[in-house]
Amino acid sequence: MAALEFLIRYCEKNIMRLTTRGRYAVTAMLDLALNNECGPISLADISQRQEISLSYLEQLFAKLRQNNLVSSVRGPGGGYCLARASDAISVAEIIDAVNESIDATSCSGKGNCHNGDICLTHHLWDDLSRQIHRFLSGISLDSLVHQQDVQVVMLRQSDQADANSGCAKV
Amino acid sequence: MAALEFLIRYCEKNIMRLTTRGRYAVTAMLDLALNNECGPISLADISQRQEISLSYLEQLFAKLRQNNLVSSVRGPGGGYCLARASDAISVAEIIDAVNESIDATSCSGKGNCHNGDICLTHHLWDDLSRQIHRFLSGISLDSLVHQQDVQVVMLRQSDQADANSGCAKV
DNA sequence: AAACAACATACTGTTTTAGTAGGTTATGTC
DNA sequence: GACATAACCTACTAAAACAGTATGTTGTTT
Repeated sequence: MAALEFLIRYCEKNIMRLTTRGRYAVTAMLDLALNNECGPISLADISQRQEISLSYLEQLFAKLRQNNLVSSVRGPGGGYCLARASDAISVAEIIDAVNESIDATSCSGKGNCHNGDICLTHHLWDDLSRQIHRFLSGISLDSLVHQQDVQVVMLRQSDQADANSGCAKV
Repeated sequence: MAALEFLIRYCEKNIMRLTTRGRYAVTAMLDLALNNECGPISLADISQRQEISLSYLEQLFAKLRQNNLVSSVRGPGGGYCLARASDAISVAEIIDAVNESIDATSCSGKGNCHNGDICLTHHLWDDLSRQIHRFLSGISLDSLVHQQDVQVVMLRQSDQADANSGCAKV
C-alpha cells in the first residue's frame, strides 16, 4: 500500500547534513552567482576570494558538476558557470550534492521499525528533517543575493556597490 | 558604530551544525515530550526505545541540562523531565545545546574581513545561517508532536493511539 | 609548444562522532 | 543501614568525516 511505501521511504531517508562543507559549497556558488555575467570563473579565483583550498574546491565542484548545478569550460580562460539561473538553484540542492554519501542508518536493516510507538519518534524526526529540507529548497541563490534580510541591507548595499559595478575581476 | 559591531558579530558566528548528534538529541527530547506526564524518564528507557547508547545519551543530556532544557531527578525512579513545556522548547535550542563548541572560524582572526567584496559572500552566508536558525527556532517540540505535516497524519494517528493511551511504560 | 585550468586520484593530519569503560554521588526502598 | 537505582563525571577509543596536500592527466586556447 501507499502508506507503507511512504513510511519506508522516510524511515530510510538520511539526515540533511549541515557543516562547513556545505558552507563552502554555498559560498562558492554564491561567488559564481555574483560573477555570473563575467563568463566562466576559475576555481583559482574563488579559492583566492573565499579563502578555500583550491584542491578542496575541485572536489566540491566535482560533486556540483555531477549534480548538474554547474557547467565547466576547460582550457585557458575557462572555469565554471552556474548550470541554471540563480533563481532556479536552491540551497538544499547544493548542500545535498556536496554531502552525497548514501548511508541509511535510521532504522533500515532492522525490521522493528514498523511496529507501534518504537518508531514514533523516528517519524517525528523525519517530519522535521523534511521540513528543513523543504525550507532550504525554497531558498534560491538569487533570493540570497537579493537581500531577504532587512536588517543587513544597509551593510550590504555599500558592499554591492563595488561588487556589482561590472565584473570587478577584470 | 553599531553597524561594525553587527558585522563583526555575524562574521564570528559559527555555523548551525546539523548532524546525527542533533538528531539523537531531538529524538530523545521528543521521547521525553511524549512521556512527559509519566514523571521522570530514565535514560535507560530512552536508550532502549530509541536505540541510542546509554553513555552517549548521558553525554548529550549533560549538555541539555547545562542549557536548562531538562531537569533531573536522582535515585531510583528518577530520570529526566523537560524543564519547560514542550511548546516552549525549540528544535534550534536543542541542536545548539548539543553542539556547543565555540570555534569562530569564518573570518575572525583575519582582519581582511571588513573590506569590500571579499567578504560579501560571507555576509550572504551569514544571512542564510541566521534564516536557518530562525526557522528552527520557530519549531517547537510540541508543534512536532502535533502533526504539522498533513501528509503523515494518517500514519501517525494510528501510532499515537497506542502511544498516548496513558503512559505505556508502566 | 606552452600555458592554463578542468578533471582525477591517492594520501595525510585533525576533528567530530559515537560508543565503551569505570567510576562517584544522591536517593528512594526494604 | 544495606542495597538497588539512576544521575553524574571523566577518560579513553575506533571509525568516520573534514579539510587540505600532492601529483598527476586531459583538453583548450594562444
